[in-house]
Amino acid sequence: MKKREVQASVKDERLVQKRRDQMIKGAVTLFIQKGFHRTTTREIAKAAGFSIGTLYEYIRSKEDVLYLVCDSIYEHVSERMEQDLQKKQGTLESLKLGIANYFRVIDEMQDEVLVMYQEAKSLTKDALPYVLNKEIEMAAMFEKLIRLCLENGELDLTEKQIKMISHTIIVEGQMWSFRRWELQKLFSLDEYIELQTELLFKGLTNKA
Amino acid sequence: MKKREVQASVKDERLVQKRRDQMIKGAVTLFIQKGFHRTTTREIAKAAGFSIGTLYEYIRSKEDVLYLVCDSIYEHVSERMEQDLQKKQGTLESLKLGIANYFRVIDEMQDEVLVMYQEAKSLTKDALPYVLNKEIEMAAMFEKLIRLCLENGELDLTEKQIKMISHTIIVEGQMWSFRRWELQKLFSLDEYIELQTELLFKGLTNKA
Amino acid sequence: MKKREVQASVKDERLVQKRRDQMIKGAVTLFIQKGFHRTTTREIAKAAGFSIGTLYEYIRSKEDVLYLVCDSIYEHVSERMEQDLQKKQGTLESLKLGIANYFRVIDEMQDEVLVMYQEAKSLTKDALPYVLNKEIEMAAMFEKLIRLCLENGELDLTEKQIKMISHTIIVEGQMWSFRRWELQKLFSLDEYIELQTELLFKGLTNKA
Amino acid sequence: MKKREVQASVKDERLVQKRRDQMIKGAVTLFIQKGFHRTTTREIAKAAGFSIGTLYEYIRSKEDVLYLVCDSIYEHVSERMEQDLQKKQGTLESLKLGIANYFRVIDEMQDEVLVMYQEAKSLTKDALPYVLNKEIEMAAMFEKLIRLCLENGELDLTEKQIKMISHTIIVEGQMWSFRRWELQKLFSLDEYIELQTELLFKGLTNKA
DNA sequence: AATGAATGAGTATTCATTCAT
DNA sequence: AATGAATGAATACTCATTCAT
Repeated sequence: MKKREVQASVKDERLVQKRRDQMIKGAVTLFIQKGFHRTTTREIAKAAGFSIGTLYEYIRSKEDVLYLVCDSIYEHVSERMEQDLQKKQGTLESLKLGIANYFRVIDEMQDEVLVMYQEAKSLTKDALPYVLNKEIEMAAMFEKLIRLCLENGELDLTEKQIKMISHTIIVEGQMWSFRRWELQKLFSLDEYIELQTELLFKGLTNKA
Repeated sequence: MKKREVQASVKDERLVQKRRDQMIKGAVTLFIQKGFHRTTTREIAKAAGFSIGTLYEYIRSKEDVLYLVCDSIYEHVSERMEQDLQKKQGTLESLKLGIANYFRVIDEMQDEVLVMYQEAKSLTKDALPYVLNKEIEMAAMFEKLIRLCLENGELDLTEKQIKMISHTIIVEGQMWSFRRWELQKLFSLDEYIELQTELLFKGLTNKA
Repeated sequence: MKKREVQASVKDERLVQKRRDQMIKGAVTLFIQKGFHRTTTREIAKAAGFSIGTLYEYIRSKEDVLYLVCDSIYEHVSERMEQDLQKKQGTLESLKLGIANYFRVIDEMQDEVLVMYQEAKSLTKDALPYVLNKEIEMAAMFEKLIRLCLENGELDLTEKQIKMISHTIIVEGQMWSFRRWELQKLFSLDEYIELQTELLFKGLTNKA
Repeated sequence: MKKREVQASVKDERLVQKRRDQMIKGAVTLFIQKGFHRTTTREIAKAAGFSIGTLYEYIRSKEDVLYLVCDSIYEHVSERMEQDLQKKQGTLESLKLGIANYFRVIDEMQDEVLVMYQEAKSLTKDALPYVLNKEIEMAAMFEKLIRLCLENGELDLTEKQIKMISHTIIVEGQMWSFRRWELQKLFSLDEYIELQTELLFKGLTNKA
């Protein structure tokens, strides 16, 4: 799926990228603090370090900022994940490592993940599919890892089970961010990784 | 934790309850359609069947409506769950049933769950704890079920594992709602229940 | 052609009429001073004697004010004219009187006529036809007077001549307003009426 | 009355003239389409074929563009008229020809005339007199023609009548443009010229 | 002489909330 | 207890103008 283009009045592509990076950085902080709706475009401009007029040289509407923010977060997360998933070996150990790495990425970007999580619904009908697609792509990364284990005979799963598990892993990572108010009181990140991995691999009833 | 009181100008408690029920019913529909921020108080009043002036006889601010809505949704969900959890027997079978029932409740109220999920962050600092507490209470229900199994020797888990699992169950229910755009394309509700339960109980590697 | 409805949020028709009258009165003054585009909605509200919020209870957009103003001006002008044209006798004398009266109405409302003249183009494509139609109706009033003279044998004109003349009379009235910067330096109103009437009836070459 | 100077930063007079011609050409088209207020300086620059920065090298403010446009339109109209009025013979026939020619010029430039008509009021207090003066000059052309007829004894008119008639002729030309929505449905240009000339010369009551 | 990125004052419109009736 | 007219702070977005390159 091709990226959704956000129109800019300024021609210089380099500059557009630079300004948008400033904008995204400022906006994430604000969205974390007060949410998308309660953040004003003037605040975004100020946080980005330029004037309201300049802001609108690089976007068409406030909602574009949200899209840019969401897109950038996925970009970072999946970039980080892809690095880790390079060494695809099709062993259970490497799958566990993939999960642990994903959970650690989420932990590092928990503010950003939370924003995306809570504000994605404010995207226009227009932009939503692009963002949902990113979610699917991320689940697909784990699908790949799991399939490699199948090929190696390390796991035995149906198609549906594969889908189910990869989505579940994705959500178990995200919940570390969106239920942080409780989970991070109960567990350290390492504990959380340990416990979730164990549960996932052995299940409730296979503790022996 | 005691319920947060929402102040009303009107004294007649019966009437207050009646009007608020109308209000909540109208508001949920609107919040589902357009989200909290994009719904106006006028629309809420109209959907509730009375005037904007009357609306403010029963609440202090727009945010009160959101609180009332969230509170009511939790009320319904936990009410429904408690019914099912009456017959606490401490068997694995009854735990599975509890999970299945919880997933079914979520399915029935998926719109409402989604609203709560996406809008809870718009609650004031003031109201948020009451809502988060509800989440904890819900996890606690599963904690209880699990502990009964421990007592009966049907399960062998640490304290941390118990917490972990109950939170995970809660989230796996919610994800049926907030990832519906993909999950409900892939699975029927029964399949989803079946697959999640199997995964939870046996784990990935215990398929024999 | 039915009047174009301007939507109001307020139900009480009496009140709507009253507030709109205030609004129109204030707006005309402002439009005369600075034109439609340079007048702000806040200024209109202030001139009308209420708040910006209240203004928008009675209109949907700034352009509605312009439409209301134009409509009201035509209303007044044609009302005044119709009174005078009641005594249709089909004599040249009564036609002259009709013209004189029309010119006098324009003179009394010259500010308003000027506004309509200069700002009508700012009406939306939506509203324009209603306003142009008013112009046609006004020309039609003179057409009627002229036709009465034909019936009485006081005049002998083709269809096209009738159309031509009635439009010309309308414009000769309006020009008293929109060329006032020169005409009202050169002539008194009475002179203007006298001269235009003479020119119209006798022509250039029939001065004997 | 001396022309109002529009300041340019660029010194080369040739270039100034060239750039302004581009600018005027682009602006007229835009003003016709959307009016002065709804046209942005960026659009004008683009239509002229250069950048917004360059635009401001040749004018001081947006309103300068309007002045330049109005000035240029008058320039063209009066240039065209003067050509025709060279052969001043002081006969009724030549007066009729002058009128016909004027009407034809208006017809050819009806878009431009309309713009001037509707937007002149947006000129600053500063520029308005220069434009109104142009109107007076144009009336003066007909005054001259009429006076020649007086001198030849072809007409017998008072000073006031002369003024009156020349203004009326000017307006009757303009109305072909600003009432085109109705007049050009009713008449061809030739018919319009024929009918207006006849009316002007013979009057209503001298049809025999 | 030409460019176009940056600026920020300005503006239409919305909407939560109040309060007189 | 109910109404709905009135309020005005708040806000997204525009656009004429400037100025460094």
